[in-house]
Amino acid sequence: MTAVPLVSLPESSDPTRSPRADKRERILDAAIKVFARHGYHGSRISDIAREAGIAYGLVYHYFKNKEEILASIFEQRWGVFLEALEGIASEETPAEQQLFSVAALILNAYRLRPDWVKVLVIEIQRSARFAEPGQLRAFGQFFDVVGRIIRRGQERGELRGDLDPRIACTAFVGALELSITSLVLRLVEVDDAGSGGGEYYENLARTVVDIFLHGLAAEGARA
Amino acid sequence: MTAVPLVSLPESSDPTRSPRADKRERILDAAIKVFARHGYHGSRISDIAREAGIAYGLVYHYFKNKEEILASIFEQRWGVFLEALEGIASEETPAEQQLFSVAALILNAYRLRPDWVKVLVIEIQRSARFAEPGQLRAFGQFFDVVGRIIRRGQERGELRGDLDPRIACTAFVGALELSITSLVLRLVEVDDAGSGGGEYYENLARTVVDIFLHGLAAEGARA
Amino acid sequence: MTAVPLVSLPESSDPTRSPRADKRERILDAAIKVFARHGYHGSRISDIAREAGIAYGLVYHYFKNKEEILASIFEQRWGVFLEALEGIASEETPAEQQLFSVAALILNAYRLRPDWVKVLVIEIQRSARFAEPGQLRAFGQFFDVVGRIIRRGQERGELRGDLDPRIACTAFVGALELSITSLVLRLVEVDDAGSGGGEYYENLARTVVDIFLHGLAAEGARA
Amino acid sequence: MTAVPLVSLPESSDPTRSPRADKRERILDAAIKVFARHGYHGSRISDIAREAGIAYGLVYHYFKNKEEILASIFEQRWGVFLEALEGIASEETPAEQQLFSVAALILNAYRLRPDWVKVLVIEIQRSARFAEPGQLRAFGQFFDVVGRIIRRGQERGELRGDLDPRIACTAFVGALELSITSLVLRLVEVDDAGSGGGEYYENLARTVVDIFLHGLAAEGARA
DNA sequence: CATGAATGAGAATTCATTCAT
DNA sequence: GATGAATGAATTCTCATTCAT
Repeated sequence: MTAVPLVSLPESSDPTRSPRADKRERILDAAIKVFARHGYHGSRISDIAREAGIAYGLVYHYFKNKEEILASIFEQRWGVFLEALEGIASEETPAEQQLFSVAALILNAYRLRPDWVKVLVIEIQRSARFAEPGQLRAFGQFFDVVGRIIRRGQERGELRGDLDPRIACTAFVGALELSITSLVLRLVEVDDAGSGGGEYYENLARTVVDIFLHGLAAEGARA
Repeated sequence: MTAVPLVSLPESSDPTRSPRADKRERILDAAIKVFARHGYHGSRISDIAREAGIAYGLVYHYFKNKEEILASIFEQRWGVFLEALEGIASEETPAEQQLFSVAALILNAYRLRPDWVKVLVIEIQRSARFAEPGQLRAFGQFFDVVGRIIRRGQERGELRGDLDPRIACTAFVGALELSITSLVLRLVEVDDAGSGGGEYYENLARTVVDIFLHGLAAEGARA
Repeated sequence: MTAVPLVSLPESSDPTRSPRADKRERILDAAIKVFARHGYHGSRISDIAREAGIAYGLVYHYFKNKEEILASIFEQRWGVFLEALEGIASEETPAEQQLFSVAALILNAYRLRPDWVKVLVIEIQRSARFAEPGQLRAFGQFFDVVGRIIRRGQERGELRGDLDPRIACTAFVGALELSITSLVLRLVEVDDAGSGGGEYYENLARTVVDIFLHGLAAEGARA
Repeated sequence: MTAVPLVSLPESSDPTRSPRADKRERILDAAIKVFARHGYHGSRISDIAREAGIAYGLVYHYFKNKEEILASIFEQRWGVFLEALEGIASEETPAEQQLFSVAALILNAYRLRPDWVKVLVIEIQRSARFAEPGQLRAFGQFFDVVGRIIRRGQERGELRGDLDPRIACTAFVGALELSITSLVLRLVEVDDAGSGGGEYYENLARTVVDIFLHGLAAEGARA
């Protein structure tokens, strides 16, 4: 199996950026951490500032208010993620390979930046701004891309054509999503913590894709 | 296929209960609605009271404080759900049938009481009390039960034995979960809105179980 | 000269009012005092609350925010004042008598409730709401009424017809206004403080009306 | 009638001044504008800086703090005004002529620099420093000078001696003051806006002095 | 001189919780 | 029980002032 395409997920500031953009970024990084821990409403600006190592008043030099911080997180992080996803979808590889890449992308994003994913998934959908069409459409794009992969696989005869691709899409993403959530929430024990979780995630991606493609039923059980 | 075991999900108050228990229940119902909409931290006691149609001071006759409301929600609603789940697991039916029952249980719970599920899944894990072992164990119980169904299926040779049952379990539940979330968030268009969504949910459950058991890959594609 | 019509200027709460209205009134009374002393922007909600003898949080039970307090002051106090003014204008007495009544009304209002006048005149015109047509119109009404008195006097031949009634109106009111301001600011010494200032104000009203009607020029000096 | 002595009211910087004094002046000009619009407390240093077209940090090179800006405004602007007033009072012309000159001075000051007058009259009296004897005395000087003109006119027999000169003084100034305020607030319609308001102000000064000296009462109406 | 990032005291506002009625 | 007035701690947000560049 080919190398898994990884998203580049910069956290520390890029030295080529302007100092202003850099500080903005530091605040966003801090905000993501704090929001992931306590939720948007449960987080105080002062928590974010402390996490970023700055005075809280400074936050207001860079962001109009708390809500704008959340919106900025969404715009920046989601874009990074969606771009990587589009890259996978545009490859000319079999559906199975593409789905594995998507799984790896999602799992790696969650493994490397669990806070990003938590905030993107949980907080944003509850914010007032999320009601705006722009944001919802952004989420929809995600399903569009995965749905496109599945539909193309159906057209090529690689995937069963008798199943609704939209359901297949959400089932696939949901399987990945909860797999990682349960890891994050420690509902499942991971043994190889020493390896940074990498092996477990590798196995997880393979297993989920395997189940998703070939089913959990024993050989010859297909109805 | 046998009848789907449904959880009884009472919302309006049971007339056999004491007036006190009745009022308590009304507050919990209201709190679930409000928490689901704005999150725990984003909800005010006065919002809950207004939703329940009572004065906000009265809330404190029935609950010590805001946090206790959340804890009560968890205890009551989760218990109802887990009990139904145990019922399914203890049946002596094939794994496929059991998994379909679980899917129907979860989907129906989400369909009929989406607020319950949102609060149980999103809010509780973030509350302070959730850190307490009791609550975490409760969530774990859920995975335990589904895991047990899968393991038993593997032992009986109905399900593939080469896959980690814990991963299979979370993948299965996650597939169901996001399928409904995307419905709730309107990320997916449902055509038969006229039927109250019942048909779509029926099909959804069947499709998810189908994919989960037999895979999305086209016939003969199993590696 | 007939008795001077006085405005009834209740400050202490009317016992026939509801307790709620009563408390609201107490807050408005306190706010007027504080605004008059430090200006709207220079006043803190906590100052108002302390002056009213309540916790500052309670202010927000009765008013949405600070600005609404100012608006309420305007609506209530200005109405009281304008009503008294209309009463004078509708009398069938000579212009001289009416103008004296107006002078007495304004001076008494200022003498008895200097804070009302300061806030109505100085703060309101600077508030954002004042830009709204409604408020400006309210101020305009005041000039309308006094202007009407003067015009009627001109028509009856009691007052000179060769002078712009609008200018006469503002000159008259301005004369009264600064007379009292200088008192309030202690730019002028008042001797009979013992009498509560009543005599001085009586003389002031008479003198201003005298100058305004008959001029300061010595006998026979009219050009 | 002789020429009206006008105050020279420089706004743009005097090129003979040092660059430092020039920048200081620009800040003061900006501050006056902003204070007149929103009041001292309602104005931010950054508003002043933006109005002056400089960085807000620079304000602190020229002024110790916000309050010193207000004090500087008072010292400079008030001195200019008082000097012109003294010039009028020291002339050996009839009281009527002097009063007309004073009216013209005040009206022109208001017409040309309404912001100056607003700030001098409204803000300064409320500032902490105003409580200091120096500032209060400064205001008193104004009344002293006008009072001196009136008293001299009384002594010469040009003005009635039976009226309190202090009251006459404040009434006169107040008449002028409100006449212009009502213009500024657009409470009165001015027709000749095309002429820059000059004609209206000319007429206004004449009318106010006329009323003030000869009264509004119709011929022969003096009691 | 000039700039604007950085700081943090201070004020407005919110809302959980208490309590008199 | 029921109500909503009252309290004040906690939080968001503002802005005067300082200071590194």
